[in-house]
Amino acid sequence: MTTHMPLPLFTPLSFYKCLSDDTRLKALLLIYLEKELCVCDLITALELSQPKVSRHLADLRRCQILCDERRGKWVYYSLNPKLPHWVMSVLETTAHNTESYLNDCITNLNIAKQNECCE
Amino acid sequence: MTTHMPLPLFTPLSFYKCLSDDTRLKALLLIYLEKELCVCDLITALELSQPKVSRHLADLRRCQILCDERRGKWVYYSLNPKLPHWVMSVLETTAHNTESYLNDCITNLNIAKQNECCE
DNA sequence: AACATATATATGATATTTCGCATGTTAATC
DNA sequence: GATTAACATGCGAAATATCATATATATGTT
Repeated sequence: MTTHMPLPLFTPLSFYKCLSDDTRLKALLLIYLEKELCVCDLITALELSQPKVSRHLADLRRCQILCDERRGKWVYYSLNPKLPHWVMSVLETTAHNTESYLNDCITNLNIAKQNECCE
Repeated sequence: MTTHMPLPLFTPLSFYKCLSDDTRLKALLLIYLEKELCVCDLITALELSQPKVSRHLADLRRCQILCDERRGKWVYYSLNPKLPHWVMSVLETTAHNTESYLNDCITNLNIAKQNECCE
């Protein structure tokens, strides 16, 4: 997936390649459910190292699925609002039907949000 | 993707790994649109070698997305009727919104069906 | 300006996928 | 029962993806 091409066009194939890794799939679904998340929340939710999370988020950014926005020390990731409708539909369907797959990381995310990370 | 495991559980991740290859994605969408296709039709539609098509179909079979059925000399592939609804929904959404991605292989498929291949 | 925190990226090692080619299997036909 | 057609699979090589570790950058704080 980590193809460092200059012009990463969005295609059905590039979209599904993004979903073909555990870290990316979970991060993307969590961001879909939460509207936006900062990197530190994702690190806690996914129980993974910072560089690993960061690299996969960069992949999702490169193929134009996610947007990033820095606010102070934190970088927030959210869905690219220009995504085709069918892509949003696929994400919605998936997010709402994979509860057991997302269970643990949602639990971790809620704990993370109590123990203030950002701010 | 070609993990030769004995018990290939169906998970969101394994599903999306199946869609992360050009050959598998196109084959799967064509089978969705046509209900069933034999291997020789897919070889023509995708303009690929027989072993390549066959191996990717085997992957899709192993992760329980496709079923195969031999009828005479030909083997027909179709969607596993036991697939979760959300998976069918994702396939439907994708198949109906990726026309330009599927354009060429649908053209090839129609030509193939005229020049009788099976039967 | 020095420092701490949050995040990104470069690099080389490792693991996983994909591929082409050769060969195996199954079923129909002669 | 030999042959052919359709399909499947084994295997090593090549391409890709992933990872951990180290380092770089950006922001806010003192």
